[in-house]
Amino acid sequence: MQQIEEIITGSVVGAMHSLYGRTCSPEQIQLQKTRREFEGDVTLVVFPLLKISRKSPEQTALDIGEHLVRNHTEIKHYNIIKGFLNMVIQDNYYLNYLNRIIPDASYGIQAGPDTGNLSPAGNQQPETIMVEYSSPNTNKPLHLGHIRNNLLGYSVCNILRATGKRVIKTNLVNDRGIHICKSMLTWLRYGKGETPETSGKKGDHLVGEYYVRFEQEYRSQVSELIAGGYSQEDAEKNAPVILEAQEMLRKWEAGDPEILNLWKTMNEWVYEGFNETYRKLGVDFDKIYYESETWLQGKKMVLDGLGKKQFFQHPDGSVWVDLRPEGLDEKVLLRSDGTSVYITQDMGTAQLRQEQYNPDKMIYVVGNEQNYHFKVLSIILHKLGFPWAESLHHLSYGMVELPEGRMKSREGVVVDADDLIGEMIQTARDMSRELGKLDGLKESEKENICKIIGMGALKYYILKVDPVKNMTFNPRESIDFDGNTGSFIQYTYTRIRSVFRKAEELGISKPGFVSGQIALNQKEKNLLQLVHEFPAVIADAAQTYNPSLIANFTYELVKEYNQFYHDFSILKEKNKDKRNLRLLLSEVVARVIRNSMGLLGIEMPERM
RNA sequence: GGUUCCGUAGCUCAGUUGGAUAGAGCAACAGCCUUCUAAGCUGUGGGUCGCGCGUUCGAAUCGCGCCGGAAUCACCA
Repeated sequence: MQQIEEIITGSVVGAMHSLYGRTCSPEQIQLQKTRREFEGDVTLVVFPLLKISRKSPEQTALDIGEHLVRNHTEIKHYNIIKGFLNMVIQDNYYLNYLNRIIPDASYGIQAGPDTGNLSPAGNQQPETIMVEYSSPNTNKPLHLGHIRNNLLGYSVCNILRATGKRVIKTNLVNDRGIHICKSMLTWLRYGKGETPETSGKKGDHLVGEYYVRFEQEYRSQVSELIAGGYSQEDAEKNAPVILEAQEMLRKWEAGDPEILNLWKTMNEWVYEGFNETYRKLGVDFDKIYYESETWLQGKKMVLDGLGKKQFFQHPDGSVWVDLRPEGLDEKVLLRSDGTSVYITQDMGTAQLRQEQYNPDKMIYVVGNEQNYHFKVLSIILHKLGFPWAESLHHLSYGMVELPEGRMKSREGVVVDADDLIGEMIQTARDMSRELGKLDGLKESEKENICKIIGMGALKYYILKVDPVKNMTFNPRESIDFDGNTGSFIQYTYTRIRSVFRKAEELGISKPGFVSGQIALNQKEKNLLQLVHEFPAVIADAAQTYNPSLIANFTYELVKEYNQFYHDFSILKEKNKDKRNLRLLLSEVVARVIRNSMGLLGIEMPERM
């Protein structure tokens, strides 16, 4: 079924031909929502068509308006203001639309194929998209920046699947490298055998403490060396602890059993901690890659490339790629001691994924600080001649900053993910107690609702912002529960649910359809138009990988609904057709709220 | 210094395939609960859309040049 905008677009193309004998493409037809201050629902901007009509804006609009009204009963009438043709759509069109979507509980959401089925993509539809997100290092706990990453990644996956794509959610755990060795080193030196069990600390936090401790010690050694006459650079290269960490990495890569054992143990602690945080955030993955399992593949690719003279070697043995022809610099791929760097394993992981799943697109949800890295990765894979190098897309998002500037995990200046989640839920509890609306519910129910509200506020706060933009988070000002917030949206939903509970008490049953002969008031019409727009919003969000479009659309919808709710009674409406309309309209609005927020990973409580 | 991204109300953000008089929320102030949940609704004040030039019938939106901020250009990840 075509939506009215598509019908009008097609018809205007036809009109241009029959009126002026010239063809034009659908792309030249500019339709927009009529601004609130003018009468109408859909507006055609005629200026771009003047070249074809060779008439005045008013005359062109008149010609087209007449043509449209003659050919489409959906268009009631029109008016012309300057070069704008404002069309009023029949209420009947929206009522029919409402009747059509009532049976569709998952309105707007297409059922994408099961992601659990991890077979390689075949040649037939649907398109398979692999999305990497989260990608933590195992040397420290997750912070607010990771929260943004996880929420974005998870939401983008939902949105893509809602447009019928086959989506594979993947995580690349950075479980190896010099940073892990840093934590291991300090734990060996100062840990006295401390474990999550003996200390009562969450595993990722425990390991993180030793990482911070390493950095402290490293900095103090660097300062000492500088005081002893070293240059900054030499001091940083020669501080004893960093040399030890490097030695440990060499042992790790050589397969030293003692080092490997410690490494496994400490990583396990971290994974348990991460899994708890993931569970609280409500995110999950279909396939987890570990760098420790992909780096050798990457190393092999580098050596192959070296053999084929795509890369070259310095006298000290390090391997490089020359990206000067691409306007970049030379880039190291293997260190002089033979150990691999960050990009090495990303090459290996990319190839493994192609072999295993053959996705049509590979999306990396990674912060904008790595823009250069992904540019380099694409070019290298290109140089190596992989046709799928084209399918890589870096979904780059902005940093979360504190009022003082960016977070520094090396110095422990971070907003910890677990802490923040805990605070959000606590604030929800405080507020609920204050408002007293949950009195009479069981403790477990109250707790569940507060979790939904606290997490909803956090998720909405993060996801409503355009991903490309940096955002500031002020820990001293708690995240709002009023205004443009997740709570406002949840609140609107619970109001609707409450109406239906009340309806049941009053013995008012939910109708299956609405009469097509009702005159809509302005609020009802606005709401139906927004509901009508929902599928297009999802398509847009999927195309641009942008969950904030969903968030902002839903805000607009609930704002409109609250005005409607305030201005009109639903259950006390005497006219039965009108009452039915309002009931069904409310039902569909609740559904859109639930489905759209579901795309953001935000749950809806039944009451709050 | 090179490259990339960002700059809209006091604050946080919408609006950008070029369209009509640039919108919300927070904060401030003034109203609305014997009514389907006031986590709501209504109103008031608040703007050289960083600056300049250009393209255009029309620019917050496109181009160029500045200014301000961020990221990156590591044998870190």
